[in-house]
This record gives sequence, structure tokens and C-alpha cells, in this order.
Amino acid sequence: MAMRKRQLVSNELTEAALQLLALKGFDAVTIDEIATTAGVSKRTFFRYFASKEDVVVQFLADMGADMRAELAARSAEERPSAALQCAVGVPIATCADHSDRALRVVQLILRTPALHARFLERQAQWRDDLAAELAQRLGLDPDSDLYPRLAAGMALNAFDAVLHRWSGSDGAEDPAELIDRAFAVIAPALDTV
Amino acid sequence: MAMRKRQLVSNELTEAALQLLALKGFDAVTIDEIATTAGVSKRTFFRYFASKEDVVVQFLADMGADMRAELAARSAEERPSAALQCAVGVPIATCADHSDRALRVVQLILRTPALHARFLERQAQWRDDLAAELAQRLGLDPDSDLYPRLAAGMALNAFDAVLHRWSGSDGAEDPAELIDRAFAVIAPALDTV
DNA sequence: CCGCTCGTGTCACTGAGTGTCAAGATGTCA
DNA sequence: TGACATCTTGACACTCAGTGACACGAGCGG
Repeated sequence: MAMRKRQLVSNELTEAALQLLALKGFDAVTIDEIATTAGVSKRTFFRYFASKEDVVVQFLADMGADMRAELAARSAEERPSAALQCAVGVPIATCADHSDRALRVVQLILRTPALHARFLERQAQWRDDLAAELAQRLGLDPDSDLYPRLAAGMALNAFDAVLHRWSGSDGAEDPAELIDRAFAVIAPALDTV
Repeated sequence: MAMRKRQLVSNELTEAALQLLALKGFDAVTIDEIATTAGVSKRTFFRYFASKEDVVVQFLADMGADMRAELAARSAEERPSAALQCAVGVPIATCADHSDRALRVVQLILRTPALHARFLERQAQWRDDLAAELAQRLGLDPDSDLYPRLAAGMALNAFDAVLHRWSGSDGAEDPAELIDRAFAVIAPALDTV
């Protein structure tokens, strides 16, 4: 029950935050405002999120874990480019599924420098995770071999480019097709083993 | 004279900031402290820098312009991988030259989440710059072709990986050799035109 | 000498983020 | 059911980042 309540308040805060931020812009919304809208105090907000940026970025937090899980689930015989494309494809598909909500969040992030910065930092953690998974998968030493980190970086780079185009076209372009085109460019470097 | 004085105060602030931040850690230093050490008021600090992060990141601001300039100066016949490696090599060489100061700054950035986030955001601007230059160089349309953005991203990715290794080894590893190895990995994707 | 501009310091203010404590809700066990 | 322990929350006070307003003094042209 305690956990359920926590989840409930957390959702309430996220909901209020996304609503207000998308409506009025990042800087024009105070944390007091978000907390009051969600029916809690400012102090409680900070018991759930570390900062205003965190509410938004946390909303996408699962993406990293999802990608790593998908990569780990892929057959070891599969070429790295194919496995990585599937891994990156998971969060992209999630976005495409909830295109109404996800598009607004992505546009908010890409348009707000403070959010973009935090988002990139989060991605750096995903990259390290993917690199570790990739190194294990290929039996490489991540401390001496540059390939895992570079490969993971390239995949997330493609991910970023797709998000950027998707957001810039207001969801008009097809994410799946963009992913295909992006990986067609980077695959030659991913599969040279 | 006015510009010289501005530069003088700016240098004083940068000096004081880097000194204090490296010594006590990012969060343990207040802006009041930095300003007082430099002999000015807190208000004046904000007339030179937008935030505490900015003092550090601004210190590396020229890197972006340097890279783009180097890329623009390279012969158009040169393969993209070679041209990009030279472009990225410029700031790396600058780091290696001032290894005492540069190493401390890089380690501070990579170790401090708030700084790392701002640094990545800055890099995103560099990437867009490089992509634009690359698109012009190759006669591609940056709005329809994914290659320029992905190629620039891969190059900066390599740049990042090198900085990470260089910082992690306390400057023991040779940046030039690391760049060579990183570009050996990504070159197959850069040169498939 | 007068007025102009520009850079700076002082002051006051909003908002982010944190520590502390008391009170209430909840969960457990007898 | 009742007593006790735990956890969550709100209220308050505080530090510090960042901004706006204004007044002061230095340098400069008339």
C-alpha cells in the first residue's frame, strides 16, 4: 500500500508538471505551482524529484533500461548493427505508440536548453550501459577496447537524430523508417569485426 | 581600452573559478566566493557569465569554432574521415599542449554532473555546426539527408571517448594515438559515399 | 565645466533546493 | 481493539543562484 501511494503521488506530480510546462514553458512555471496543482507541498515535490528538470527526464527514464534489456535479449549471433537497431527501436516504438503525449514531451525537452542538457546527461548513462552490455556480448574488455563505447554512442546518436527529425516534423515523419535510414549510415562501422 | 579591461576581469574570474572549483569541488564553492576572490561583486560575475557552469564550459568555448574552422580549411577532396579526424584533432592537440591546466578542467567536468550536462549541450551545438559545414562541403541538404548530422555526431563521439580515456588515465595515454584508434572504428561509416 | 555613457556596487527580490521538527497516517503485533 | 513503531507529510527557516532597479564614479566629447 505504501508503495502504491507513492506511485500515485508521483504520477500526480508528473501529470501536473507536464501539463503546466507544456502549456506555459519551462521557466514560467514554479515548483510551488506544480506541487500545489498536484495537491502537495513544495517540500514533498523534492521528496519525489531532485529538480524541475528531473520530473520531465524521469518520465523517459525507463527507456535506458528497456534498451539494455532488448539488447541483452537478442541472439549473440545477430550482427551488432541489427541488435542495436532493435534496442534503440524499443523506445522509439514506445514514442510512436503514445505519439500525443510523447511528442509534446520530446519537443519540450529539445526546445528547452536546461532540459536538453539533462537529457543528454541521462543518455550518457544509457550509453555506458549499452557499452557494457555490448562488451559482454562480444567478449571485449571495455577498458581497453574503444569499440563498445563508440558503437553504443553511434546507436544513441542515431536515436537522437531520429527524435530530432520526428519532433521537428511534428510527428509527421515515420520514426521506424528514419531509424532504418540512420542505421544504414552507421552500420558499416558497427559490423566491422 | 574598454575591451581590454573586460578581458582582464573575465580572465581574473575564470582563474579564480577554476582554482577554487578544482580545489573544493563544484558544489562547495559559491559564486560570491569566486567573485570576491577575483575582487569584484557577485553582480559583476553575472555580467560576465550566465552561471557557475558557464565559467568552466566557456573556458572550452573556442573548441567548437576551432573544429569548424579546421574542417572548412581542409581540401574538399579529402575523405570525410580524414577531414573530421583533423578537425577533432585540433582541440585534442590544444588539450595535450596545456595538459596541466586542461586535464584538471576536463576531469572536473566529467566528474561533476551539472558541468557534464552543460558540456554535452555545448557539444550538441558543435555537432550542428560541424554538420552544417559537412553538408556544405559535400553538397548535401542537411534537412533531408541524415549523413551530416550522424557523421558529425560520430566524430564528436570519438572526441568524447578520447577525453574520457585521457582523463581516466590522468593524462597517461596519448590522445593522438587514441584518436587514431577511435577513427579507425568509425571511418567505415564516414567514408561510404 | 557640463553632460554623456559605460561599468560597477548595493540593495531588494523571486525561486530552487535543503535541514529540521512536529503531527498525522499507516502498519504490526499482542 | 489498543499500544507502539515507522513512514510520510507540511510548515518553517535558511542558503544560494540569478535578476531587476538604481545610484555612484570614471572616462570622454563638446
